[in-house]
Amino acid sequence: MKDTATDGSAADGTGSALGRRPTIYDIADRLNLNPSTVSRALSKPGRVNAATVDRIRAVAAEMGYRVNPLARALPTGMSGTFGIVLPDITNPVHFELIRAAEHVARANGFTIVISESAGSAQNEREIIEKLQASVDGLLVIASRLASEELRALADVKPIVGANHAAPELPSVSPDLRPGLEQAMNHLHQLGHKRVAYVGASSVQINTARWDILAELAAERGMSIVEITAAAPTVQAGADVLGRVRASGVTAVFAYNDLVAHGLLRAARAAGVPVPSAFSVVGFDDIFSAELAVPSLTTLRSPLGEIGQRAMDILIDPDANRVASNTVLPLQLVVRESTAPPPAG
Amino acid sequence: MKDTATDGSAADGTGSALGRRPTIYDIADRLNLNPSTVSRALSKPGRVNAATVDRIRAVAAEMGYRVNPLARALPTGMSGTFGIVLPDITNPVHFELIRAAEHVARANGFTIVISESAGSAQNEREIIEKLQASVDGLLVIASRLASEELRALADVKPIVGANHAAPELPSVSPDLRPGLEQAMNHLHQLGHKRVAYVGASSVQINTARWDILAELAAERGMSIVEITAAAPTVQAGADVLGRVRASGVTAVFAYNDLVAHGLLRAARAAGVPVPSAFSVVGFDDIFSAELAVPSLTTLRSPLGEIGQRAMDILIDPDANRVASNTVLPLQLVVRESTAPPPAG
DNA sequence: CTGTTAGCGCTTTCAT
DNA sequence: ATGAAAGCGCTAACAG
Repeated sequence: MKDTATDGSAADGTGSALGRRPTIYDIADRLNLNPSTVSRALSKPGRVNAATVDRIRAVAAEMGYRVNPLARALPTGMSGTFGIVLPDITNPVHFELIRAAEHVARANGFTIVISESAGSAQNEREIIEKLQASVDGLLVIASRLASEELRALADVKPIVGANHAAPELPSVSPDLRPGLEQAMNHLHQLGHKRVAYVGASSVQINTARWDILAELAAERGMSIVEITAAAPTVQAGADVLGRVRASGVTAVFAYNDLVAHGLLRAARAAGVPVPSAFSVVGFDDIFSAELAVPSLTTLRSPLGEIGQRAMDILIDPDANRVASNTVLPLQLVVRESTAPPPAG
Repeated sequence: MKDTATDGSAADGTGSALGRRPTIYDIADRLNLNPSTVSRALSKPGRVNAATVDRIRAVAAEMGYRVNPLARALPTGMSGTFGIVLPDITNPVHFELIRAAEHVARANGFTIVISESAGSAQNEREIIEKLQASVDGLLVIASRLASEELRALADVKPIVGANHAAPELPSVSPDLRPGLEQAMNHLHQLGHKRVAYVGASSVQINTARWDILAELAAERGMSIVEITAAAPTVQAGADVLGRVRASGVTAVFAYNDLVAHGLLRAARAAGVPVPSAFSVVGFDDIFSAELAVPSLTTLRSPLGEIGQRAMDILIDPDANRVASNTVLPLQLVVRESTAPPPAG
């Protein structure tokens, strides 16, 4: 039972058209080399005769060879893929972040897989566990999981948190306090005394914002109330206008620009003038913030840089070793949605 | 030291805590079974004694076993993953589409990997070729590649086109002509005679729109000119205001809502009133279309349904066999950015 | 520098 | 219904 070749190159000729993706065996056969030589030549040249490498490369190109990442991942345990887990892929807040992360990843030869948790902790857990088998690490955005749980999961494959502080693991997030301080000062200087925070859920990032805002308000002798929107969406923001008006506040911090947009839209529909009736400060500075009327005063978040830095950490094992919690500055962008409180 | 434990019960005993993900071998060992039996029990029960299946399931759960998708993919050639390739992940136009596709995929137990081509045909080609090794099929959105080339690539793994017609392969896209006809009629009825189309590049979808618009205009005795924006972005739309004004048209079709937004913003900045100076019709109805002032009249694209149907085709080999080019209706949403032309 | 030999974790004939 | 053995495509010692 001597049949040369693993499966016999096609018929006669050079064995060009095999009806499947060529493998390193096909290249090896063609050159009368051992597959392992081909493997080395292709992945770590330098450990192979230069001339041989050239011949192998040539044939590989000619046959249209492409390494099978799955097959490579099995023995090495490295897939060349990173996962991004986030609550909602349609939230514009994450676009810049994802794209920046994706860029860095691709520039380093990695692929990105994205999965949406729909904002459920249970989903998030399952996604992470499933993904861990096929990725080299995970970027978790705005996690719903407790920091300790993430840490435990990170024993399997590295995890870095993005856009939310995760004390127990490496993370990159905005520096909340100074940013919120700018915003609070802005409102204070305009003369506001009674403000509201329209939060969006009870996730870590939300309570962190509230805690800081409450402190800052107290320091300035301002009152602050929390009003909870059902979700971090335009609609949920619009739905909460009634409660904002009822509270009698003259300014509101919105959980993010989407919520702020909702508020603006509802106010406009109701004939309530912003900012003369009340001021609105958003969060993130998504692309549509300056499109709104009035355009949105908002805390710009360095989303792109967050994504980039987070991916850097994931890629570089050294940086990764340090459980560093990088924080990046927020910047207050003053536009039209804030003004002095109504005279009354 | 008997702590029941949820995951891999610690301590000694049954040899639970191996320092790695458990494999089917570990389960088999524990039960004195053959790995192949475990494999069958887990993937295709029914071919295994029900009681045995239960025992295996129990132990698997107890050990925290999760199948390794990579290892499974190697012998089967099926990875349980679909790829989505698109020009720009930050373009809101694609959010709904991606999310819907992602939903369908996950509901069927598949994972999605997303890769950005940055709008370059070369990148797109490379990404597709690379991805094909590790996915079961590809969803290509707004491709820059010629339809024939895509067809050739589809020999390796199924490809379906989304949001752009691809005559040579299955695709799901909006039904351009009736949609544009609604929009053109709207403008015609308002009294417009001279319109412009602000296109964004020379991709298939752009020229398709132009061709139809040109026809429709001619049929109605209207004049139409094409003005090309540098990219399908807000900025590029803003940059083109001068040329729109110079052309003397009273209404413009924008390539998409982003471009329309740019036009609106630039007009506002320049003190040119819309819609009294000229009307604007967008395309897609992205979430910010109704946030703008004036809110945008636009052709709503059934993005979610496109994503869903496209993924359905990818998942179902039967539907896939038919090289069906599904088209879905567009819907004109009339808002504030269109009005009768200026009296002059 | 290159060939040999295992083996990654799982599926899949082929036996039994 | 279960076991035995081979193999997916690639890498990784370990020889030579």
